Amino acid sequence: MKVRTRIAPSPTGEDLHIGNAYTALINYVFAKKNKGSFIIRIEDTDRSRLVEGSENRILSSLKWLGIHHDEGPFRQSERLNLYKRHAEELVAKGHAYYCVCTPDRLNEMRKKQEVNHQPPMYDGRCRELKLTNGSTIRLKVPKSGTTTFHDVIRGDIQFENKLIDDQVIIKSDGYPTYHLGVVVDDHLMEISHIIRGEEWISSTPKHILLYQFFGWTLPVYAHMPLLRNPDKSKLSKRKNPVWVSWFREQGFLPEAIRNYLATLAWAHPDGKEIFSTEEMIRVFNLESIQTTAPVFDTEKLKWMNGKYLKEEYVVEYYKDKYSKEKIKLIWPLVKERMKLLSEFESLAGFFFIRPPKKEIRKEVRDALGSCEWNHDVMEKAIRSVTGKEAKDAFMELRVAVTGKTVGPPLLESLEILGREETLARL
RNA sequence: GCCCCGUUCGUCUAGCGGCCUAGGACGAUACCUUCUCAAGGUAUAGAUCGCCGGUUCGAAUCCGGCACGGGGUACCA
Repeated sequence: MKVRTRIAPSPTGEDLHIGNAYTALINYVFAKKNKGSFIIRIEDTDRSRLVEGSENRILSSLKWLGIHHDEGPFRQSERLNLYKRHAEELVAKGHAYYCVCTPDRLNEMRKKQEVNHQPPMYDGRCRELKLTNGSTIRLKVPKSGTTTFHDVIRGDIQFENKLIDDQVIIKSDGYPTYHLGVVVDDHLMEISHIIRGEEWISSTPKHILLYQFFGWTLPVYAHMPLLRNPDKSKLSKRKNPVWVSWFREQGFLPEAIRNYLATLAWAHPDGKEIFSTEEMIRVFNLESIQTTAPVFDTEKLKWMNGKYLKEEYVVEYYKDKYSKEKIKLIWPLVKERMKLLSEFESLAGFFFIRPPKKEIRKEVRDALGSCEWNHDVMEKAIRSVTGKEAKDAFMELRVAVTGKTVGPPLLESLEILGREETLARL
């Protein structure tokens, strides 16, 4: 069997959610590991929540992340008649039915159920009516028995049918709901492995039922743990940065993000922390994914990002602001302590901030100008100007020059940039 | 409420019945190095493996119950 995986984002947010990037990575890696294909499908069936430009941003973020698809993007909104036809087939087979209940009636029904402490479920008013038309189509879920499925990373999971609602599968606007959409598309696109977030576990029995009603063979299921906020709730934009574009703007690198994501709920068999996606593909296996939902730790991502920073990235990031030559000169001074691309300027502040005290600068320059450069001379010069011991003098000079308490060492800059260049900057 | 999933240092994790007086990483702290800040090096603190029972000669590892956390319960995905 050919391995085919997919990611199916909804264009209902600003951008690609980091949690989606996470499942995308796993789907991608698993497909590559098995010489299969990774497909992208846009699930744009909720017309009311559609966000303008979202799809494009999701696609470009995925591309930026280096998670490339082999097929797609397919759009569900372009395949409407497919879902309709399949839903009607289900009605004909007696596994689905038309429903004419209005949203108002449904709301009232639920309110009543709540006061009576009953589970909020469709009461089945249209279930046995055998209508030949209606505003929606509902799945006719068996009233007894159980539906079981096997999850590669969690084992067997069982649900009682009587607790599964008669889910709407075609909405009144003619669009399918998620449940019909995924099943029809995953089957037609021959998706072999469905790797998605654990938020879908409880709707999986509905999907299993659908596969059975259609007479299709089941895909393999694997439900990934959800990424969490530090307070352990599901990772959300309210409490954390979640859009991939944010990470990009902050100066995080795609390979660092992929590496970090890889270490969540999965560990390199050799215990490595830093490894490439290519290497991950080599040693990955789905079964070893952890079931516990990890907290997303931006601090650790930052540390990892520092490991991946390279000169050419900085040049590229600041190409509209500073010349390549200038960045190449400064890079050696800041590379050790830099973790994010966006930190470059503040760390190299010495070179970008105009010194506040002109008198001191001039005096130091005069003193320095008369002799050869070296450590001792530097100290002496500073001492002669400030009248302080070397350590304090350096400190003072640094503060005088930069106006702040951070910055690269002055001497280093002299050695690297040379006297003329440094004097020019002073 | 009901259903489902989960529970090893603050965080990410290793661990698949004896090698565990539980290992690594991030973060924290201290010291060394040092021209500042970092980086690097070396240490230190931090987990009675959620709790209670059971199986076993032996349990973080297997089983049951409970507690706690999370997810779901829509004509949202």
